[in-house]
Parts: sequence; C-alpha cells; structure tokens
Amino acid sequence: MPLVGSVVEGVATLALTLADGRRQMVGLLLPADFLGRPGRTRSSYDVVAATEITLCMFRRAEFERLLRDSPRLGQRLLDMTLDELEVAREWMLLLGRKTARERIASLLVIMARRQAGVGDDPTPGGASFPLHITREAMADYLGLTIETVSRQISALRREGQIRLCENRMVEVPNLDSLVVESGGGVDPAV
Amino acid sequence: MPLVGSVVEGVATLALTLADGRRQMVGLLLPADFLGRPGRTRSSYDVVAATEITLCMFRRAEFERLLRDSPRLGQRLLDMTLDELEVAREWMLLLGRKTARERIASLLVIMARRQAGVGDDPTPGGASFPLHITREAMADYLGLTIETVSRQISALRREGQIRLCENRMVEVPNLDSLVVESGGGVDPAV
DNA sequence: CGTGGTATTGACGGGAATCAACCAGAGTGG
DNA sequence: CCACTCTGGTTGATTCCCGTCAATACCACG
Repeated sequence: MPLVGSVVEGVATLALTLADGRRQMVGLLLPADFLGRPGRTRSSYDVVAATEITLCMFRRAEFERLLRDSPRLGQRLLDMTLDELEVAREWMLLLGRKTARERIASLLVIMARRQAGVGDDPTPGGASFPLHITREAMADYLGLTIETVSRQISALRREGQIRLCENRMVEVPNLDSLVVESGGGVDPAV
Repeated sequence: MPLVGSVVEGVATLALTLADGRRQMVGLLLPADFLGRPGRTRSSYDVVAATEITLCMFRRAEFERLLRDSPRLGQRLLDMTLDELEVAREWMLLLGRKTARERIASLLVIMARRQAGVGDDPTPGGASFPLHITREAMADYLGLTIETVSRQISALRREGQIRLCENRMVEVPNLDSLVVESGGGVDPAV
C-alpha cells in the first residue's frame, strides 16, 4: 500500500485473521484516526468500512516529507498512537482474562459511557444508547462466537441489567451494577 | 509518575491486573524500549523487572522539551510505538482466538525466531533456545493458567515437537511443524 | 411467496479452569 | 546432617464455560 491517510467521516474496523478464518478485531477507526503506517510498506490488517466513510489519503513519500517538516504533526501522531496502544492493551486484558459475560458487560459499559459523553442521561445512574453493531461484529471484537454473545445478552436482559427497546436502543437502569458485571477496569491498586 | 525513561539494559514486563487479581501481561520492555508516557501523568501498568535492569530516566518536563527540540527523537519514538502497537494487535489475535496449544506453540516459535536472529541454527529447519521464563510468566503472557501451560508443554514434548534439555534449553527439531501447531500467523490472503 | 441475512435458543461435547496431590531443588537453621 | 519450608513444576480428577451443530424465528426485499 503506497498510501496513508486519515478518516474524515464514518467508521471502519481493523481486524486480523488466521489462515482458517478465525477473526479478531483489533481496532476501530473513527474520524481523525490514522490509517496505514508511515515507515512501512506492508500493513496486513483487514480494513472494513462499517459505515459510509470518507478518507483523506496521501502518497506515502509526500506524507513522510510532511512529517519531517511539521513537528506538530509528528507529536499529534505519536499521541494518537499512544492512545491506541493503551486501548489495545486494555483490550488484551479483556481477551486474555475476562469471561464472556464480563466481556459483554464491558462493551456495553464502554458504549454507554461514550454515549454519555455525547449527551443525554435520562435517569441518574442509568444510561441508554443505540446498538447499531451486529452480533457478529461484537463477537469478532470480544473474541467470542455470535451464539455466546446472544446468550449473554439474553441473560443480562432476563436479569434486568439491561433492556432492549425498539430500533436497537439499549437501556441500562444501573450503570454501576453493569460495571460490577464487567469485572471492573484495571486495578488502580499498586 | 513525574518521570519517563528508557531501558538501557535488562528486561522488564508490563502487565495489567483486574481487581480480583487476574493478570495479563501486555508488553515486554527490552533495551531501548520506552517507559512512561509523554503527555500523560497517570500510567497504570504494573512494571516488573524480569532481570537486573538499568534505566535512563528523565523528568517529564525536561523530556518533553527535548522532544520538541529534536524531531528525530519524536520520529524514532513514533516508530517504536507503532511497532509496539502492531505487536499488541497480533497478541490480541492470539488471546482472542487461539487455543492453549496454539498459544504455547506461538510463544515457542517467537522465542525460537528471536534466538535464530541472535545466531546459532544447529540443524536446518530446527532451532534451540533457552527458556528462562517461569510457567507463571508464560501463563500471564498467554492468558492461561500455569497448569494448562505445563500440560501443553508436556503434550508437545511427548509428541516430539520439542525437547527439554538441561538448564532450560528447548530444542525444536522441526520449526515448520511447530509453526503449523501455532495456528500460523496472520492470514496474508486478502 | 421465497430468499438471504440476522438473531435467538437448545442440545451436546470438549477444552481449559479449578482443586488438589505430589515432586525436586534451594535455602535456612537447629 | 537432617528436618523444615518455600518456590516452581508436573500430573490427576472434576467442573463448567463456551464452542459447535442444529432448528427456528424474524424481517427486509425482490
């Protein structure tokens, strides 16, 4: 790939695949995120658009010149990459150590929090957000099968941890409780 | 942590831990690798020295000034961070999708290849290397328990995929065969 | 109406975690 | 020297979570 670029609008997914087809998502590309590696020619991720997407592409050589000339750009890029590394590592903890239920709860908490940042919090301590993503994408993301994803969501629904409303809205009556189900985040203790 | 720095000599491990003690290694710090985040104050990894280690530390503010002044340093740092991100993502594939046996085989292949870079290849197609690491560290790294690690290594030994010699040397008679056991790497197909 | 994609649910089996016993080597101190 | 402990490793028995296989439902769409 002689091109690099960044996402202007839309969402794409980054995934890795084994020879027999087993698939693991390893990243999300949101607007402003970067695609392709300056300094390497081969980057063997599967990049799949999740929505309509518009990119801003550069020839690699051009971009590298740009990078040399503008140190601000380099710092910004470093910062974004460090963010992605942090996210990837926390995801390693999820993939390596969390149960299926905890993984689902973790994902829901993340999506709820992202939405909370956007705006509406209907009830204090609660949250609600749309779940546009398919079960398959969730499974690829969480290192599970779609059946397990479906079952765990059903279980959380039966237990009242979440409610599934029309057009894919999810309501979380008690976010703290769901955080407990998620196994918590990184241990802040020494 | 008001300090950042880099490893001069020795090896350290980066790990994340859940509140109940479940632990996942998320990175290795080898000589020249970087520690601590420029731009953030909190970094909640457990950093544990795996050997005697010597670091070269800077005050954060000082280092950030250095970073602004020398664009070469920033580029180098970006490059290293992108490498680490790539490693982390391939590890996500292992943690999310590979079986215990495949994880063990993958780790052994990686260590064999690293050693091959260093020097000796006794038999063509084979390899051998020292395994200084404990089962616990392997388990933390691979997202398994020590019992499972031990069992899978025993199984590979029984099947002749590997031989365990004195002072922790591992011999791999047929590296290609072990690669097959590892589930292969990332699928190069589109 | 049929068809394909997405989701749910059940039955079943297997793989890894858990619980537990045991062994080897290295200190440690009487 | 020997008893004791501690750490790291191996192995067995059992449990249970999740993957696999399968059937069914739902919905959009031609």
